[in-house]
Amino acid sequence: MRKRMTTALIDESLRAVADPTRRAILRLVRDDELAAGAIAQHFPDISRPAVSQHLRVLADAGLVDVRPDGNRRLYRWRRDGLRDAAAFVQEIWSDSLARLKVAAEREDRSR
Amino acid sequence: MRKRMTTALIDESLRAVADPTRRAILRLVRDDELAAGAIAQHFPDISRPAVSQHLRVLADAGLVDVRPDGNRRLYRWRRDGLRDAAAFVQEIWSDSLARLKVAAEREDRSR
DNA sequence: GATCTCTGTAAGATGATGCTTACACAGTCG
DNA sequence: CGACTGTGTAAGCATCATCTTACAGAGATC
Repeated sequence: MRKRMTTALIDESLRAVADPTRRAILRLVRDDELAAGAIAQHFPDISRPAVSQHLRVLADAGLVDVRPDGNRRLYRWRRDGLRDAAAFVQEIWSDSLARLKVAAEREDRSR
Repeated sequence: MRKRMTTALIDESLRAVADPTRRAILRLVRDDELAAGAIAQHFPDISRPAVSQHLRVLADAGLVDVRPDGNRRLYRWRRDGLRDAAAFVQEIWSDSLARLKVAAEREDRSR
């Protein structure tokens, strides 16, 4: 059972994605499962803890999944995370007919 | 001539959209052209200047157009504003084949 | 078990954000 | 012209975001 996404949750995912570093991280873990350290290496300009904090934001927003693996923690993109954000963009961006469709799907999912 | 959207600009539009009040404003001016005051009336919980500031953020991000009309200023949604934000969402969210297509379109537009 | 590796968290500095009230100023109307 | 309307901006304030350095603790390795 999946309720309609609350404003707070869609806020969280949109806010998470509004940061360029976090968008870059999302692209990195889009197809590969990567450890926190491996991700941090892609960002030499910011410290490792900063990246760790970005990862937390992404995880809290439901945009990535985390999996412990021995010493490390592996991150991977979570497909469902962006779904409602994408739905909002479509709701605004699509033409009227498509908007009705999107709205109907949202209703559907909220049942 | 339209160059590829810079990180800063996509940031701006995504940040603008990450606020629930601004998303609500976008929905209001999605189909109707509305004056600032009329928009503010929809938000009794926050002051009129606060709404005015939100409108500025939306306008700066290119998400709405403004048009003076006598005393008032009319706001309307600007279709192009969300396009690159939508492209990002698709780039992440779509499957690999669709992602190639999106990337190709971005390339195309940047010429 | 001692040490090394990988990672998250705490604390704090700094800058951005979102709100409020007070004000300014152009346009409308008597 | 003088008052009223619609709107944006300034100043100030509280909160939040993001970064840093320092630290803690779990797991691997010797």
